[in-house]
Amino acid sequence: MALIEPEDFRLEKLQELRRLGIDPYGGRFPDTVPLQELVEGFQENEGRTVRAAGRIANLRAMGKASFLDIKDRTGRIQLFFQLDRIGEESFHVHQQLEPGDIVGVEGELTKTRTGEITIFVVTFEVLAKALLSPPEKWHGLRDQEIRYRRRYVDLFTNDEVKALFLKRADIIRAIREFLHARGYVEVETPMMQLIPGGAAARPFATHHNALDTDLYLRIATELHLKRLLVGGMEKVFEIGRVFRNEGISTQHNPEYTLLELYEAYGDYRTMMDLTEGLIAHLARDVCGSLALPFGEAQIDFSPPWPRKGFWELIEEHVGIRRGDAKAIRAKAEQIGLEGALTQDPDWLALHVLDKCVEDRLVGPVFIVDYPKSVCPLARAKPDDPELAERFELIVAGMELANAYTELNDPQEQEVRFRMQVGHEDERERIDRDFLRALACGMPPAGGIGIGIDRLVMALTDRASIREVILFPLLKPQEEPDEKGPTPQ
RNA sequence: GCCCCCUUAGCUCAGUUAGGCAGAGCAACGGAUUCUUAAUCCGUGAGUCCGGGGUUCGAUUCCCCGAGGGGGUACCA
Repeated sequence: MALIEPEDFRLEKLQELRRLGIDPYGGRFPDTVPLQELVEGFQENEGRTVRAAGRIANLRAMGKASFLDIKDRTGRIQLFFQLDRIGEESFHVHQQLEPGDIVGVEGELTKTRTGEITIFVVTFEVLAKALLSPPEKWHGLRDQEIRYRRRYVDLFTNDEVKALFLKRADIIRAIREFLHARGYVEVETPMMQLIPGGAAARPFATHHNALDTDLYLRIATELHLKRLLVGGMEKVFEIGRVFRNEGISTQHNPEYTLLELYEAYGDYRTMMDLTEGLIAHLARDVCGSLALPFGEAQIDFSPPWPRKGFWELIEEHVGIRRGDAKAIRAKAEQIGLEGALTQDPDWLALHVLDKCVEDRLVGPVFIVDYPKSVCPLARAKPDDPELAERFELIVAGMELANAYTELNDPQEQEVRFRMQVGHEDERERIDRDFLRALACGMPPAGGIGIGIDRLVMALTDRASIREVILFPLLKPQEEPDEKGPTPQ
């Protein structure tokens, strides 16, 4: 049995095309003009013979003539098929076309009586026969599950969805250009690692057969990018996927795109300036305004952004003063934090901030100077050594970025790794080669990680991370077919 | 993990108030129509009412269990 079941009426048209000796899955169709250009450049091209290709979005048959709208990546144009113009045979072929099919046409670019820019088709080819019907033309595809599972349908049906992913691509390209213009070098570091480090998250495990070695998908790029600082690549960045084996929510996808960058001889202030500059540039020049809507709120990305102390915010929102371990424990217990009585108070404070403060902040706001014990990779503040030079950037209640003045003292780093607090399974295994790299001398540096998916959410007013990831992870719905991957 | 909500035709959705032959629009099919554009007009067909079990003379509807999805919560420095 076939894995998909085509619709009968479409199969019949497919068979009719084949009977007529026409391959319903044509090949190369050169010399087409993007549809938007045809429409916008109509003045210069009126009356010319043009070639165009696209998917049939709508079809209005009038008996001996019909109008079809086709869409390509740039726009939409109307086609006019007329019996007298193309002859009976061709007209019969054209009657096998349906919404969803992909056609290439050649004809005269002109206007209809009603003034609509239209290609009066002379010849055409069927480039792909669709065996499944596209969604309904008025409402389109609304069902969120189908939108996520069959993103290809979502994309060709819902123009605003395609526009969003084009904007995501624009944002990422603009990030690269911004960084290249400032002398950063883009690199790629291993996704498969022996020790997943640089963050505290459960990793995905895999196995290399030839080496008979367990490997983990990376949870961050930090430790490798710092090795490159040691190697003399003084301004580096990587935009890549990281993988965290944690829950799924409107703000979490198990694989997500992270920008990490490091700049030698800088610190976390350097990173704040850079972040403000970068994101303000993206808002203004890619998204059109420094003030962007997010749900009911309005986010103003005009720099400079407020910088608020970690303890300052806790005092302001929760009323607990720095160092009041008892009050922190009480609050942690009140909000039901696991380990409220046993965990390190700084670790609890971090979670209290996460629960009680962050989602109230519209931002953008930098939360600065975290307790040192919860930042094992960050350098201590010289004038207040219980705090670390770390900030998080909050926008629309989301953690968008996390940055440090990087710790470059190898002995201190080893101690900090060993003292790391938190749950057992959150603790990093110690990456000895990373310590060895630090021991070779790493320049002082500022570094930052920016969650690209959440950044795109903030810039495009989307409440769910699934809206900005082309293929978000969902539970499998169908049985994998015989040749597909088999679950362990 | 827990809580709430959703699942009816290819698509968008009604509906079964209170259990009694399953509904609309679009799409499809047949017909008319050589300038329409949400084309129009006439006609037709279309369903595992998410799955399984229970109650009942009878369940899409009520009850129980389950699946998928959405939202929330927990977890995720």
